[in-house]
Amino acid sequence: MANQMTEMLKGTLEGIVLAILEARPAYGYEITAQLRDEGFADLAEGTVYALLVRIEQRGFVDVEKVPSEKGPPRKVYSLNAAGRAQLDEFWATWTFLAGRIEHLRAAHAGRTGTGTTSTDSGTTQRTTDRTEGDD
Amino acid sequence: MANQMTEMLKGTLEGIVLAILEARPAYGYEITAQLRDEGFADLAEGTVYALLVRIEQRGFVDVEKVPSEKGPPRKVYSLNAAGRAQLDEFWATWTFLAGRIEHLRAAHAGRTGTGTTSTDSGTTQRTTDRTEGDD
DNA sequence: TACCGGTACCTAGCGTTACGTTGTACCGGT
DNA sequence: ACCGGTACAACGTAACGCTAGGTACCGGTA
Repeated sequence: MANQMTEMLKGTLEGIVLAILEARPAYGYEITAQLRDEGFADLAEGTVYALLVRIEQRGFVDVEKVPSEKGPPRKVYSLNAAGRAQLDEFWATWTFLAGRIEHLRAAHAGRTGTGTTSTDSGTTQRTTDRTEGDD
Repeated sequence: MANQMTEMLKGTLEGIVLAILEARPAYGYEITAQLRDEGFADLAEGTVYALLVRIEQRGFVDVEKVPSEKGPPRKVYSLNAAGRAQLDEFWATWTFLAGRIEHLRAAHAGRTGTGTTSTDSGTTQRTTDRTEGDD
């Protein structure tokens, strides 16, 4: 299910996790669980751990080992300055992309008449008419 | 530039192109140019062609060869029923993901005090308190 | 004529990413 | 002694976008 989701998560999941860590430090298992009951039901555990290793190696997070009552010690990740910068970049990219896509959706809504007649104003008309020529 | 964008486009670019094709049939070069001056400045031509081959093979589009005055004949792609279904799925997935992410942004805004105090209402509190235990 | 740039398409190999699976290690309850 | 939940790690796979090429046709300029 949701192969679509799988591909869409690429590039966004990192930002999502960074945003979660910005709110408060957390460890892998915790993050996985949180994502799961926030709707990402079929998110694999291994995916989150791999991602955490990645952002750790890039220096976006600080790590602290905290002994746990049950199981091995927890690796608690907290966002540092570099991570916050990365998160800002993520938001910038996201904002741009979401803007473009919502723009397309507005055009779609206009065509099908879903009722969502807002969000956009007049950016729709593009001056370039690349269909010139024909015959 | 924008490696962030590169990764974020994975999974979304297909939907973007499908949405463009829903508006009206188009050919590769045209789509690339359109995306370029809509903000995706450093989008590679090869990326679009590869994507078009993919969606053609999956049967989301119908293809028609149209002779061009300059250069080789254009392959004009138009969205068919299967493509429209795929596009619907894309919107569903996108809506969900965008919802989750905007939710995170709202939390971020609240923390930094950007002034964007809306969008969200009460979905923020999560019942699960997975930080139990500690010591 | 010879060259260059714009149009239009296609391909091969690469790096990144999320997934599935498996394995390790620790603990409490039955 | 065993099982299940907690917590982390490593392996290989598939999908995607990018880089970096290539082919082909056309008009303008030197």
